[in-house]
Amino acid sequence: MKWNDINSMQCSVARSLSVLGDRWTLLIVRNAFMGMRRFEQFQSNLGMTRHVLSDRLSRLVDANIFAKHPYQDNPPRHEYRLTPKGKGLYPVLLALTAWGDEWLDEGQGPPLLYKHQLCGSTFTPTMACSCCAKPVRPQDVQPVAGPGLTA
Amino acid sequence: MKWNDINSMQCSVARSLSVLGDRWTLLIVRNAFMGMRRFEQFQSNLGMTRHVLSDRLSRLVDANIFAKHPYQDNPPRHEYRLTPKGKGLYPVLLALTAWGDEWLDEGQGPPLLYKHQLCGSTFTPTMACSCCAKPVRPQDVQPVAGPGLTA
DNA sequence: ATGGTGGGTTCCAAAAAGGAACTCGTCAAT
DNA sequence: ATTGACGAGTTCCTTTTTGGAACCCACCAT
Repeated sequence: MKWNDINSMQCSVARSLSVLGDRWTLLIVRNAFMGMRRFEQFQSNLGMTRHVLSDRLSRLVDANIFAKHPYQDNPPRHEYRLTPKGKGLYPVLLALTAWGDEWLDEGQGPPLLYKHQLCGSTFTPTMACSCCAKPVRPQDVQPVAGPGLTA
Repeated sequence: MKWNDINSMQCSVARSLSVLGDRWTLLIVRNAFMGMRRFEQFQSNLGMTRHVLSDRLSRLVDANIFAKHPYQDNPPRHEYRLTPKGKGLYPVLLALTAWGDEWLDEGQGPPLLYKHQLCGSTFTPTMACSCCAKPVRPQDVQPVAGPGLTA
């Protein structure tokens, strides 16, 4: 199987990874959540080659995760802003952050803490059930066929 | 910057992606959550080359996400099981699933629904604050320096 | 005219992925 | 005794993707 065939799998994880599953894409999105919008900012902060950055940004625009907003006409210049679909990736980044904080801190503790301004405390993001609000554990989840399942 | 330098960044997202951020790794982990344990199962289900699978599995063992459990001595055979660190990736997969279900269903609805056996309803996993249990939105989160920050 | 800025593109070398075949013990069937 | 299958890889070779550096182009300020 080639990578380009992954998005045809009947699995939302596979489909999501067909868009996000390369080395740089989610880092670009993370930087966008931190307020970055322009090519040069991404490039100098991430240190990736201009070549690959250019490719990833156009894929993200094609995927409707970023939208290009012109801010100047001559020469034409624009910035990349997250769309609602892009903003929907926030939980993915929170989950990655929480896992890295817990398992990859090398005994130093997390590099950043996160304060929830609604309640004032530093928090750990937790996956909760949208119905009963309890944390979701693997053993409590039972998959059932959904409307998009054809095979 | 080369990819191998990413894990030295002071950012848990970058560190997590230095382990997980390639095309196949999270798909392998997803299959492990669905009960797969053996080389041939992963290979035939994912259709990836044996070569790359072999490489990814050994990286995942090195990263302590999988552990090898022998199930036979002659010839030596073993299976790959998620460690607690690996099981800690469940929220990441839930977040990717939820995003794919919402944004990549191509009008068909999600391929699978998930039933939470504690409350009996099909649910959407939601990132909640560990303190006040409200959903976490980007605009409510304020990062503050943590113990692992040195620069 | 010189240098800087912003957002790229081009070229080439190095690394990674894809594909198919091959290995190595062991068991089971012919 | 030979053949074939199983399971977990490894080897070899080709194609694709990255990394790195240089170059381009329209404008602006000195």
